[in-house]
Amino acid sequence: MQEAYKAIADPTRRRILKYLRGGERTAGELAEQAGIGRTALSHHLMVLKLADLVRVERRGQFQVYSLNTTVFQDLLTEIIGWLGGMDDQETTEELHPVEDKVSDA
Amino acid sequence: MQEAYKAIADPTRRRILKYLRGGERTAGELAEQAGIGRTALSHHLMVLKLADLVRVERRGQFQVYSLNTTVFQDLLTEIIGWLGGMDDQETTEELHPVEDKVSDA
DNA sequence: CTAATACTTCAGTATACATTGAAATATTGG
DNA sequence: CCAATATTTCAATGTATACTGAAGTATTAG
Repeated sequence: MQEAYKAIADPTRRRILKYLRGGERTAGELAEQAGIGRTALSHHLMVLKLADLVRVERRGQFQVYSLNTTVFQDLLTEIIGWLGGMDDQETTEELHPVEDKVSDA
Repeated sequence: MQEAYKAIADPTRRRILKYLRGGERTAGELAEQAGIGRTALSHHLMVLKLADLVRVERRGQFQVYSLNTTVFQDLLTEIIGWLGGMDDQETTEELHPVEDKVSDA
């Protein structure tokens, strides 16, 4: 998961993911749409690939990229956990170091 | 949102968020639980605060941190968009640059 | 005011990341 | 094999990030 969190932290990579929502894209198309050089794009695609957020398949002389939605679902599950899972935890009522008053000056 | 994405990209900060699920915590408690120095912790808390993922309130000589769940909900909405919103987009059937065959060698 | 505690800011360093041009690799077609 | 196209890898650079110790600020108590 760590790779996925890092991957979506970059705005350029989120833009790439957004384009891939529209269907398969070649590396060249993505570079054009994202407005960055081919070298930089290749780097970003590698990061997304390592995070398993995209799939790649060679088709002739093109590399065709597409979304892999399973990891997105894992991300959702984790973030939902931050929101909802608040009752299986310590749920302190009183702060340990706070005596019980705060001064009234 | 960019700040939030960057904020959750760091494993130490996700650990901090997890501890905050259990309720309010002082900076000192968090440093202890996260196993990092106070200076580093202060930096992480600042990042989380700028991302609006945590709230802070002074209570006596302590700074008391707590989760702010609204931004988590925004994150969820965006990630769900990557998964579900695939039909309001171009949804290419055929790749532009691919002629229509792939060679059969 | 002085001392103690809790935390933050400063200054410096080491590491990670994004981007770029040039060279390398892969595929297609003659 | 050679040229053309598509994409990746290499090498270098600038910037961002994470961490640390020392000094600074805020609050409480005498």
